[in-house]
Amino acid sequence: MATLADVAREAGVSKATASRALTRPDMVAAATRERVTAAAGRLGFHANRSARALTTGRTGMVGLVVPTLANPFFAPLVLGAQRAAEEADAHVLLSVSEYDPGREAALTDRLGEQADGVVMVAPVGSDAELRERARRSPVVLVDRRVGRLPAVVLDTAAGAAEMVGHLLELGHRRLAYVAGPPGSWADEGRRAAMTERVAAAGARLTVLGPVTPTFDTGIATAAEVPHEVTAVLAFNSLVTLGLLHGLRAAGRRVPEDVSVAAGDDLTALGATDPAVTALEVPVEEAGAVAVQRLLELCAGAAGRSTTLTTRTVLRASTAAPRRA
Amino acid sequence: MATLADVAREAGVSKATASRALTRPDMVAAATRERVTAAAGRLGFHANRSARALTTGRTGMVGLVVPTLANPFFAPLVLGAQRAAEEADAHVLLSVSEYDPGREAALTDRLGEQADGVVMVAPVGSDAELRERARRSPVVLVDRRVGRLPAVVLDTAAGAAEMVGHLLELGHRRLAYVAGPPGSWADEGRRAAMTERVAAAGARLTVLGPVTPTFDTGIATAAEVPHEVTAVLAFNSLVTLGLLHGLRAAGRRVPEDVSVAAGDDLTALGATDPAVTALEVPVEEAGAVAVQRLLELCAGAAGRSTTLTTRTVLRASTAAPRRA
DNA sequence: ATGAAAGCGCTAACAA
DNA sequence: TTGTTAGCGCTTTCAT
Repeated sequence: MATLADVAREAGVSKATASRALTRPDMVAAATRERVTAAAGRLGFHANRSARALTTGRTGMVGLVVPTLANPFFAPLVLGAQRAAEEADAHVLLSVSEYDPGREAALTDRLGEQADGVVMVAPVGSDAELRERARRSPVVLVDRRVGRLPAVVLDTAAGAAEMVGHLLELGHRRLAYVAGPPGSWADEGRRAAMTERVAAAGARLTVLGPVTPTFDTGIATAAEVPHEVTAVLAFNSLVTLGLLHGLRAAGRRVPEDVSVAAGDDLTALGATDPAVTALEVPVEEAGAVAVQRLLELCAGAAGRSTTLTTRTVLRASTAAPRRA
Repeated sequence: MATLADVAREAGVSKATASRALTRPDMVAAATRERVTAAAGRLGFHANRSARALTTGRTGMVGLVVPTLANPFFAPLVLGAQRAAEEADAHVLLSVSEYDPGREAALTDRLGEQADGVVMVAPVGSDAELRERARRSPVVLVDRRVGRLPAVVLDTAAGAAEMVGHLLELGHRRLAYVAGPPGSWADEGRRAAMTERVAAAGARLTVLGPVTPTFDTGIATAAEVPHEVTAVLAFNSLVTLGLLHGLRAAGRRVPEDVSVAAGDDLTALGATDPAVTALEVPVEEAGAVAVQRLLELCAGAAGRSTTLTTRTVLRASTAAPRRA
């Protein structure tokens, strides 16, 4: 491994100059810069991250704590985070908390030691816990808001309300919502927004669940959809898929007997039969933005939050209810 | 942040002794060790990883390159890797290559610089590429074998053959296999093993695909299952789910008209209706073992490979064919 | 069994 | 603009 000293020698300058030429090009004469860059190239030089970290106090690594990877929400999230990190020449340190607040705390601390900061997707831990973490190292929350901590939020509450609006416009009066994970911050927001919207329209919303949003709970929940309900919105695409399966098994046609819509678009919902109306949620962007915010935060910027909006994608699974 | 010097002072010993007490307890008198440990505890001391890495040349980080996270195979894989790393007080640096050999190469190099070694799940890159990577830094391959490079392999070929054996015993003579990702090493192995087994029994195997194994391609492929076929095995649980959906939509009952089995058990297949017979694949273990092997490799051990076996789980989706 | 001292590769004052 | 020098926090000879 070539070291900075090698590069400096090869270029006929001091280590300091070589360092500057490589990390702060504008502090060095153009000619020198060129000689150094050339030398570095020739030697295949890559600065030793550990050494740099030791002097600067910055590791160039961002921690990412997610509750699970078994939920399709996290694939694009992690991808976005990694891309943003790559862009900034940083690396992603991943930990899976398995929805265990204790593990989450421990892992975050472990990561915090090693990373410049951590992006947390913490749907279950307590506010106090999160505040405490944020005091120890820079933290950016995803899909959750805790006081004034910097967060990247997917406004699925507004999206869900918009979706409900669409269903109401179609003429539905009896709606159902298959609620998401018990205790989920995102779920509560959606529920509140939908309830309000439905009430304002003088219609009725039945809340089913909450259930852990998986394919099988979707199937199971299908049996609980009241017969007078003509439109169902489900927490995410997984439950929705199950719901579709279950509804059909019970002999209820979609959308003739009941309209179905999904709270996210994470499992190709455009290819099912019928194609499912869904909320398009910019999850990859959320991951990317979270990392960018975190990096800004580490660079001394003030923490700021971002709200990302969703888009309603209408497909064949929603239609006007049959006249009673 | 408390430093080693602080601990040493607090314990009334030299930095060297403090270091030894913490990292090589047996090189130090029991009493001293205790005083140091106590002092470290009191001060909440955690060795600075960068400093340690600088002196030892080991970062305590393992790279993990996966092609995607959108496939349920990778959730347990990553989880296992992370757990094993945690166990060894190491961290996981994750990169997603998106099935792009170029990106895979670039990311691996980037990781290799920073990590002590990398675990690669590289279903698509060329053998030569992988050999080249392995020369630059310790590498452990997952679910792929390249020459004598250390690898952790899931023996799904044997598993698939066993599954076929089960179907043959039930009396099926016309089988179909929905093949996995084009160019997949694992898929080719399974195909060969199954073909051999079927031929030996004098039965026939139709290969459908290969297709990218998703829910929708499963649905689409259902239409291509020949009518005389009485048993279908699909590459993974995702396609299988789609297949089930598609078969039913086409009016073919499972298992009465056609038996269905899955090449893995990564999406709760026990809760569908009917519950699906599947190969149980120890993916989490594969991730864990890969990291352990890598760490051993970094510690100077010889590279060795491991084969993990699968288990056939019989459920309601497979039955004897109806008499023609 | 312990301590003193050197040094890993880099950056950052401070001088020139 | 460039060079000199002094560490960052740790491990590790080499003495003792």
